[in-house]
Amino acid sequence: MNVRVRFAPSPTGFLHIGGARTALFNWLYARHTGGTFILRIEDTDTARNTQEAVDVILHGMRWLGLDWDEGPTTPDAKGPSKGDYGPYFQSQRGDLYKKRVQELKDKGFAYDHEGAVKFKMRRTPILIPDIVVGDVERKLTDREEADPDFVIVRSDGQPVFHFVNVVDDLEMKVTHVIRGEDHLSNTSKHIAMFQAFGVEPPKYGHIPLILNPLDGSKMSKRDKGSSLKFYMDEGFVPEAVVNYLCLLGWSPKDNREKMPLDEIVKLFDVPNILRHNAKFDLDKLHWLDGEYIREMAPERFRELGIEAFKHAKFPLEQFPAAYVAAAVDTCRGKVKNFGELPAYAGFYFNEDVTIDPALIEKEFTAEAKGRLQKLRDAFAQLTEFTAPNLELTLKKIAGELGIKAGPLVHPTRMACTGAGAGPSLYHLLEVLGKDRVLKRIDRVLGM
RNA sequence: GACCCUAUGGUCUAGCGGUUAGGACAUCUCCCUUUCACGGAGAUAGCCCGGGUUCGAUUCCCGGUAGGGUCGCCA
Repeated sequence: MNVRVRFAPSPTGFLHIGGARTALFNWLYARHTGGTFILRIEDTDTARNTQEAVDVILHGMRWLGLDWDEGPTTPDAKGPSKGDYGPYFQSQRGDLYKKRVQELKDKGFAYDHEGAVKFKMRRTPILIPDIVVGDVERKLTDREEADPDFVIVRSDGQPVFHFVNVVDDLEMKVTHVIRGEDHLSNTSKHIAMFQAFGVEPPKYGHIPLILNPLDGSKMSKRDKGSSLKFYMDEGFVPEAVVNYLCLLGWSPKDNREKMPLDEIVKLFDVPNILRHNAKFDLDKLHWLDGEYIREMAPERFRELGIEAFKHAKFPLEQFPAAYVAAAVDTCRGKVKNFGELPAYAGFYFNEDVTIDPALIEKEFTAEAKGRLQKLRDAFAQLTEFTAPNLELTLKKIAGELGIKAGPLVHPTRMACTGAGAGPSLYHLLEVLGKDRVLKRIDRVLGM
């Protein structure tokens, strides 16, 4: 059987991190089985659906690297798409739904009620053969017991989610529905409708939810990090986010954490998806992100680093390209996340280094200033302002003063960067260049 | 209220009847080092509770408890 799976988000203007993981698991399963991955836009709520909102989804998917075999190619609902089962926007499938509603009515499974159309739901328990959770027997709740039927077409003529979702899965020949566990209870409705249509339902697999780490409830729009945009803006590497998401609810079972996607595609399968919810651990993502950044090709690091500074509104265009590149290069292997970069190395592009007054008191005592003056004069003598020369000079001065390098290194770093930590001092000095370095040292000496 | 899912350190997980309960993140200590980061060595910390089944339960069954989800003319 050729596997056909889909991701069917609603364009609300943001892509939920849990939705991204659902998309990822569907994509993994499609790639693992050599099947087809469909992207379908569930834009039945016309009021809040815009092209921008659709674009957020398409961007997010592309950023994650989740390519779809069928679905829209532009955010325009009436625009082009790929695949033989379109349109892939529900807003364009109205006629189809009308036909299907009529079919249910003809078969006696649907009826008009106060201007709406309701589905005649089975009153007996429904077996959901879930490929992740196992067999689930869903009984009616007390409220459903009172009125088991549910609306499939609103009184304004718009069909509702449960109905269009089923019709589309049916029409698009979806074989496996992998979705969040929040849908498990509703699956009985969907199965009942498939049965009403006289069609075998797809196989369902309900994956655990991603919980917010604070109170352990379902990640909601308000929670920090619930939107994929957060990770895009904060400068996370997409491969790291994808890798982390894979580890939330799935495991290679051999203690590996960081692993290439193609390896995951090979190992991933629905039966070994975990069944319990997981809290999102931003610290671990940070760590993974750092791993990816550290092993990144130098050119890519430079490119993403420059992007991060630009994102933070640093006027990079005012500096020579070679200077910018050299500055970013000194940060390789130092940060776990590109979002940290502007704070970490902003001193390269900020001529007025701000130093905490309390630290000035502490670091720049009269004694320290005397030493720094000596070092400054030695630096001024240098004709080749290079890292090795700078190191040699600093150590020489330290020797003459009868002290270790540390007491000289710290004030120098503080004077030039305003921070107690940062890139390698000697390399950072070389990049800043003699003029800047002397100017910055002079500045604190005059304080 | 009803229905459904779940339960290994703070977090993500390995385990599938007999293990000194393994790994990772985080935390702490030490080493390396121009700072930080990396790397290396170590430490703290876990099988929700109660019954069964069994020679033996973290593992299987039942009950409880706890957490999560669902019962919309939202998706």
